[in-house]
Amino acid sequence: MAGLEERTRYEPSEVEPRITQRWRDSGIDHPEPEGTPDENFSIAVPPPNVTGVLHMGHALNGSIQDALIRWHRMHGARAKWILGTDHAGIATQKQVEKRLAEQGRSRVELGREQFTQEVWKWREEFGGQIVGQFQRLGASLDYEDERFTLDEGYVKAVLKVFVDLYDDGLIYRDHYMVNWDPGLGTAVSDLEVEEREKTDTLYSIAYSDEITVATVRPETLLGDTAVAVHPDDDRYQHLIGTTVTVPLTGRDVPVIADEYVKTDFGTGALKITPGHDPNDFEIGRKHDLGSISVIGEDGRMTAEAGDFAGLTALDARAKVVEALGDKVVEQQPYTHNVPYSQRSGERIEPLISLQWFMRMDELAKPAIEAVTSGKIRIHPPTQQRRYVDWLENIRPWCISRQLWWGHQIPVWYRGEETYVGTEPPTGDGWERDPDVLDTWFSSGLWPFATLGWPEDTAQLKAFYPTDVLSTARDILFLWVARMVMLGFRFPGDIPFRDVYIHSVIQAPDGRRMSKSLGTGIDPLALIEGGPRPPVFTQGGEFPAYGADGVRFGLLAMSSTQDVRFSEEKVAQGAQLTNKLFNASRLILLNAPDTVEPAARPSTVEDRWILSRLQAAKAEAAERIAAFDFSKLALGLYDFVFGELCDWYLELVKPRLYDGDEDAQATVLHVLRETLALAHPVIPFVTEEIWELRFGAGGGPGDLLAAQQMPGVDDALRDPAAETQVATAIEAIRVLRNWRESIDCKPKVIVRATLSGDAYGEAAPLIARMARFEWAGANGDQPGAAVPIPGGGVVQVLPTEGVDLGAADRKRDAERKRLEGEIKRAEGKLSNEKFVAKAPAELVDAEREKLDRLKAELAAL
RNA sequence: GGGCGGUUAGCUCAGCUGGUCAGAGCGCGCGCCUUACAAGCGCGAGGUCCCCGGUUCGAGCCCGGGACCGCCCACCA
Repeated sequence: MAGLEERTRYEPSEVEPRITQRWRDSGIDHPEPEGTPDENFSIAVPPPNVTGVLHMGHALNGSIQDALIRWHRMHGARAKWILGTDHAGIATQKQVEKRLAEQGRSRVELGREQFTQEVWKWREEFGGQIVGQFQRLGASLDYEDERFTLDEGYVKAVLKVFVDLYDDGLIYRDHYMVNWDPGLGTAVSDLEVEEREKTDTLYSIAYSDEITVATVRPETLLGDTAVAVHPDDDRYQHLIGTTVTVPLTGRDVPVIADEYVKTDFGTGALKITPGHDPNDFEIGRKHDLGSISVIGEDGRMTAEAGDFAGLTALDARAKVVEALGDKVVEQQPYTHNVPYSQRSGERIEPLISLQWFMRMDELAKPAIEAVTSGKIRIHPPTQQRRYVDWLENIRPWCISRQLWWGHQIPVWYRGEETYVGTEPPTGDGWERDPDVLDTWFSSGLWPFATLGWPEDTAQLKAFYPTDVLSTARDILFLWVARMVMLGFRFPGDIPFRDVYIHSVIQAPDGRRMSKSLGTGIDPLALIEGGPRPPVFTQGGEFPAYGADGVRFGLLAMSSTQDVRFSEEKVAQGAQLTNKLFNASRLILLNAPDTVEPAARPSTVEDRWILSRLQAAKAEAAERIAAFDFSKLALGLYDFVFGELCDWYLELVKPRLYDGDEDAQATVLHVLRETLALAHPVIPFVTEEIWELRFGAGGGPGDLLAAQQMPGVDDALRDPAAETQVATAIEAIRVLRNWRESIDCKPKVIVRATLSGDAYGEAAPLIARMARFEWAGANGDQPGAAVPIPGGGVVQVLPTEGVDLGAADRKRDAERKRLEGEIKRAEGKLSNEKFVAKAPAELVDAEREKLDRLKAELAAL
């Protein structure tokens, strides 16, 4: 590594791997399971799919959670960020099946046992990649304690939950209408179904002279078991209770009355197919109709479909329409919403199937109460309503999946006997239920199963309930709500206190980031550099922004709603790291090792920066508490750039060079606290700088990550200094502006006198920063007068390089501006209503402003 | 069909309980190699705060209506 003198630029790709190693070696991310959950701090990471790779959502959520973990660790808590991955039943099985297909093999050919072995092998090979990627991001997860939703202990937890809920009557098996995914050959839950708008043909089919029905799925008429009309519909009342013959089948079915039927849609007569339509299923149950399944789980027509057996549903539709001939009295295009599987993209086939279900109403009650009572807080609160609404209308959850990869259901059958238990039954002839549980069933146990539940472990005692659960909106129901329900039911109590719902980051063009659309952006390409994907209008390569830059950028982008990805914010983060590094070089290269960091203010700028530092610390704490990560990051940027570097370091520089120990100690103190403050957001660069000066011993306890976050010291707040320096800064801006306006070269030191009593100690600072020189008038005639904030006036004396003619013109323009403002203020004050009704202090402020403007005008 | 959110500078976004709230970063223009940083520094130009009404002494901010964009929930064949 080059000496600090030579390192004029911060190089994240050189620094970050080195720092990562130090953190790993230190064991700092692995807290001992001691103390109580109240004094400890824990977060269970949303488990990424075991074969997944880090995407933008992980990177954002990782940055958020890591900021929280580091923040609380630096406040003395044992901070545990629970790590693990999800077996992700469908997704993983699909991946492995795809690879097998490429090799010309198939799941069925291998058989269940061998196939699951293949998946485990796949996991060995490609799994856990994402864990390394989290590390690259700087995530301070507990890497020594990694869990997997299919590891031994976890399986125990899952089976126990299943058996207990079965014993309590909440889990049951039933023939019920499910969302069948013909592509994957499994049932999926309601939450895995999405509606897509489609234009189909609406067929009107005459069942008799008097009854014509409308349907987009004529093939299902083969399974009709009734025709329904509205009870009050005059057109059909005489037919209620009679029968009608379903075309092509010769089957007579009853004409029933049900309020569900809309009289104003189509003909007002509805064919009822309980086997293949969720509504019809309900009506069928209500009227005791019985059902006929004409479409099978393979998406083909069953034997019940007679001549049409074996055809796909779509082919059957054409054939049925053809066979109906002139019974099809009308065809028209019809746009409606059709269910599709989110998992496979196939059109969902609603059908009746024997599946395992979980009754949710009883579990939902405490989960609703927890949120409405504020025991669990959802941020932003707008999401609370969604959560409650969903739980209040919750329906049974289909938990069985016809897959091989996952937790196999702990139920065995032998003839008419059923055995349910965490251990296999004894005796011969038992056959285990082949289905596995929905992945979200096991994920629902995440915050406590990862801590060793159902054993009464030290981990559980120390870290459950966890503190924060941070995730995106899309799994609020799928995952968060279920964790709450199961958390109450099993370990008892809430699983986490705060739920933070973060933004979804969209592609720069506003589309969803997705691999298939080609709109995804790889966080690692941003960290380490790499080609810009085509969603960017600008081509070329990303510079290596570094993990800190990416973390900062993502936090700065985040909000309570979805946001577009902004490379500029990441660049801003990288700029901040470079700025902080270089500011540190200035300080460290000029403050000898013998000087101890300490707040030893001896000038107004010292008092000012110390006061501003207290404000920065207080604001950061508020923003962490409010989950306002964008302001946390941007506030840090403003402090480091806008106050520390742009002003304080420039102001203090000469004293630093002169060996002023008070200045050196104070600057070191400010740097040290700034590093700590920034660490949760940009951990690498801060740790690196820390090591250069403050991490003396090099031991684990000497890491910045292990330090105590400095608190706010109210004794160092100094409103007077803040006002004085703020005024000076404004004055400097005005003077610089004035110089520009008269085209005065930067090198020229302008001779002038300064009048006004607001500047005090700051007067020489104004001179230096604005490149002026306060002189006695010595009989010289001032050539220009520049009023400056704070009520003072700068009288410019003849100086070589200062064009006083230009200054005159500038003065005239300024006079005009002031006259305009005075007019406006006078107008406002002559408005009787304003004077009468506006708060007195506002009116006074306006008067003061007017006086000030007049004084400025007079001074010109 | 319900519900929620958005519309502010060329771009991405801040703007708290109505009164310096018209802002930031990037981009753009001009000027500076000022001994921490040229991936830097200084200065500047850019906006009918979506539209129309209303409340108010005063409205990006509140109310009513409208337009456009996005998301969530939902069993009208």
